[in-house]
Amino acid sequence: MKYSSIKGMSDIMPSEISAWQKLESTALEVFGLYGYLEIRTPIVEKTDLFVRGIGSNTMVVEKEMYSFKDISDDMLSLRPEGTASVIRAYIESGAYQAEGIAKYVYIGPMFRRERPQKGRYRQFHQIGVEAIGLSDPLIDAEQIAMGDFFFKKLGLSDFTTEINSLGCKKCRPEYNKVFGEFLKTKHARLCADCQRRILTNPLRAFDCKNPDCIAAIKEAPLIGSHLCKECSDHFLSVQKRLNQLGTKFVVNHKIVRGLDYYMRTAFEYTTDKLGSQNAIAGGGRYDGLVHDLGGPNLPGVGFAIGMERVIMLMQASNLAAAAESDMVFFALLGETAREKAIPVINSLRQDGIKIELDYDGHSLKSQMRRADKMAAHTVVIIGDEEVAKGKAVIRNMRTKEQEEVNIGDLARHFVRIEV
RNA sequence: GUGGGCGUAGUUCAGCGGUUAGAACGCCUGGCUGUGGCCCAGGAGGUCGGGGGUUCGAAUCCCCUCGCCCACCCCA
Repeated sequence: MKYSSIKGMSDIMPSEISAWQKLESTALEVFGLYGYLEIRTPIVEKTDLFVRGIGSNTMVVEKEMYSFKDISDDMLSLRPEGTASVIRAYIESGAYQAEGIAKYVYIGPMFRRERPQKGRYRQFHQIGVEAIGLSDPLIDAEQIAMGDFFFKKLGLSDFTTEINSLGCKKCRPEYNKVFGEFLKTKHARLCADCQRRILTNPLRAFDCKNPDCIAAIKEAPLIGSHLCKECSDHFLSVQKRLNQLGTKFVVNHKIVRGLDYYMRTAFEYTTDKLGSQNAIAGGGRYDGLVHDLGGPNLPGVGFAIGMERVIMLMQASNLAAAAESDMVFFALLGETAREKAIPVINSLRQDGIKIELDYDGHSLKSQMRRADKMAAHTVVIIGDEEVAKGKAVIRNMRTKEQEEVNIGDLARHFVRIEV
């Protein structure tokens, strides 16, 4: 094979496209009910936008971005996530002047140069939402509940909604210090990775699968008991609202975010059905990000859904079935029949009827086989006998009933579908 | 970036030193000269990922290389 797709970037072929379309249309529909409007931003941005937005010492920015120098010497990057672009567009368009509050939903590909594995790809797709301009915990809760509802609306049930508070600029450093001190006392018992994490991202130690580490940090202080008054109140309020909204959730103080802009509320939707990559969506609050990117000091909260992971979960739950075919097949025998049929087919298609036909003069048997394979519900047969009479045979593939009609009357025999 | 597994027909895989490399499914043709699914018969389709080596002989053993997958890391 001379050419193949780039590692970690795969084709989505027609056989699996209906699941994607279902996912996208359900998202736009459900999030639309909550007031989210679709936004489309470029896939490429100035590298600096992501460095500022995501944080210069995050793994994503340090190692995973596809960056290149444009001819004009600008450093550009393929977007590794969607929030920074959306906030940039919000600021650049001046949308905050008109409304202040804005809710956006976006769908599209993201790029991270990681080592691919199940549920993790170099080009992957996210559906994301951002609510900008609201600091009331009600919006956190509403968004978490919306995501939960969205997955249920898709028909999924094998997932858990988990929430946490990461604290703020005031209390998180204090907690990190306490937790860091704790880890140092256990230093000798920790694996090499966790010893490194003490310096880089201590909270990651909670994710470690090493049994010794799990035992060592069993008694570790949790962020929940170290939040400042404001953060604690906010978190409790989020939980109260979630209960009010009837959304089941689990508090998990071990949820960590990989991007620097998150503070206070963090949440994930997780599943145990997808192997190692267990989060199908994740997000949180990012007060301060809009300001950091050059806009007014407005709060925000958002989350992103990993589409490939959701599709896999849909497949595992038998929710990714192909759409029913509403195709009509034209079996044409001989050149005269074809001459006669071409304008008729054209006009029927323009009336909204899906039609496939035989282009290469195969035998009727072979055309019937093809019609069956594409699950045509009706086959229109036009051969020499029919042409001579100006008629066509209409065969119902399910009942096997056939009738003969005038070619000019074909349109009347098909249900009119909206064009 | 680190580790492990695997690359044989369109697909999933068997063969793991010895004649012309197999199966299932899929595809094509015919049985049914103008009627699909089921059945039956036949057919097409493979530089055994690539390169080098060992051997009388390599898909099979060794080395290198490329690719895919899974896990770590990290994350959606």
